[in-house]
Amino acid sequence: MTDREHLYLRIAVDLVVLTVRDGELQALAITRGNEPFRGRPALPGGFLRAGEDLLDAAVRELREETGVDGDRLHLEQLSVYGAPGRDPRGRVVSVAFLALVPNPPSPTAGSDASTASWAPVAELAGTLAFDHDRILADGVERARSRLEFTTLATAFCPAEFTIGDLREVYEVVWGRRVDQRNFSRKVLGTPGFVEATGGKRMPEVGRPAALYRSGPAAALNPPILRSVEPGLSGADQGAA
Amino acid sequence: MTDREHLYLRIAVDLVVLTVRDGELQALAITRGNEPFRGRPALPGGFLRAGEDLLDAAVRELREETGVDGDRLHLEQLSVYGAPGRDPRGRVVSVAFLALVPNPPSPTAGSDASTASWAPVAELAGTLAFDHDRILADGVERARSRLEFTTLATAFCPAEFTIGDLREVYEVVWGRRVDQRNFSRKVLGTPGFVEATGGKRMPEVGRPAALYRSGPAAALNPPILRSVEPGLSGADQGAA
DNA sequence: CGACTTTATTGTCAGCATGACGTAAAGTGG
DNA sequence: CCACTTTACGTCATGCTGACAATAAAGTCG
Repeated sequence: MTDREHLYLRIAVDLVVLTVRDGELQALAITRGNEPFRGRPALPGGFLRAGEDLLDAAVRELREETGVDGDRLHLEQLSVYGAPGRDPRGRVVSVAFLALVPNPPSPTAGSDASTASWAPVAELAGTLAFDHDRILADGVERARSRLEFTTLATAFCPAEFTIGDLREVYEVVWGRRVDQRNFSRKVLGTPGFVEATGGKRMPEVGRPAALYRSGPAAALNPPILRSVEPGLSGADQGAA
Repeated sequence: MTDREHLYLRIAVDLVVLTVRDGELQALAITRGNEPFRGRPALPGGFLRAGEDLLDAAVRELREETGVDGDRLHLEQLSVYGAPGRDPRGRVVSVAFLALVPNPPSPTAGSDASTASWAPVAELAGTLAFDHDRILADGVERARSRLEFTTLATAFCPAEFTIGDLREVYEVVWGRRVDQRNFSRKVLGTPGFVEATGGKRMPEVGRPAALYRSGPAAALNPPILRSVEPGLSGADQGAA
């Protein structure tokens, strides 16, 4: 166990940034300008710098490469990907983060050329460079799971939203239809999930909806489960 | 964004190895022989090697430093810890793994001197080197959560076990009392959780208990929830 | 103004799962 | 045979869920 065996390598931070746009679940992707995978879409990300914590690096990349800023967003660590051959340029271990951001935080507003743009997850799946397809899939599954057990659906919404907006988030992220009436009962019956602002929002047509803001509760007990398909909850990396 | 900014560093793999022994939740710990933190307990672990995948490194460390071998054990990625000052010797990013192993897989049976030994989690908490207290706490919370939503409690049991054994796992890991009768109903009512072997085990005193082995089911739907205290489920690393 | 459309909100009801608790069965030791 | 211990099975009220009905509050169109 000499020091010679120890491997020095770079740490990448990759981001799965999700939002709900146009009734679809969309993710941020860049188009690669360099080899390898030139011209292919990839997740935004970059390398960890000296003296920088992982979460700080994720926040920095999010701002630099995507223009998304720190307010009203959820950012959590997703998983680590370190298979020896995952980057043709050499050994890189990547720490993936999952970010959930409100509807149009910035249509594509960044600064430099290599700016990320939104694309539906369904279109991106299967096209990404490196092992980013896997990372994206893991991020989406994590987001779906988060909606079951936490109040994080509000992270997809602007500061004020209606129950209908929140329900749309669930429907889009889960890809399942959700009953409005049962959904209202669950959300309003969970203390601290949402708080009424008192305001109303007039839709193009139909009865105005009451406005709410995000409440202090973080966990969702009892949870809101997607009825069918248990789904193994995806997070496993088991070894017999 | 020149290559100069990129940080080259070492990747450590640290292990939270949990088991149920003597009616307590216990974890494997080594005693550090070198500075820093000489003489203090720490989680077993080591550095990633060239050409080695993260999970392989975890399996290797588990075998090398603890004598625990690959069969009948659950191993999953826990989280990554990369704060700049977490290791006084220099920048080290640590990937933590959670291992759940059956009762006495090897009392302390390893090979070399720096062998790990079992200690109750309650005693270890607050005494570990580096940021290993935090890692251990995260691992314990993950294990508690796994018992709610998956069939992984069987990973703590030998090949054949009784419902009472399984219930003890829940009680010890959760630190809560679990009703035997409702627990039996839940376990036996979940298809694929356990399979009857047909055998019975004679206790010192009392009615013999039927023996079961682990079934094919992985997810637990509906889950077995620890009644009180939602508990935020601990996995969050949120940034506002 | 009144019929119609659209969406939001409140309500009903059977079925399932849960938590609390009671009781019988299968052994051992006196 | 009887106390004792532990497993195994049963009962029951309560609460949550999913399916679906009905009402309320707007705007639109004739």
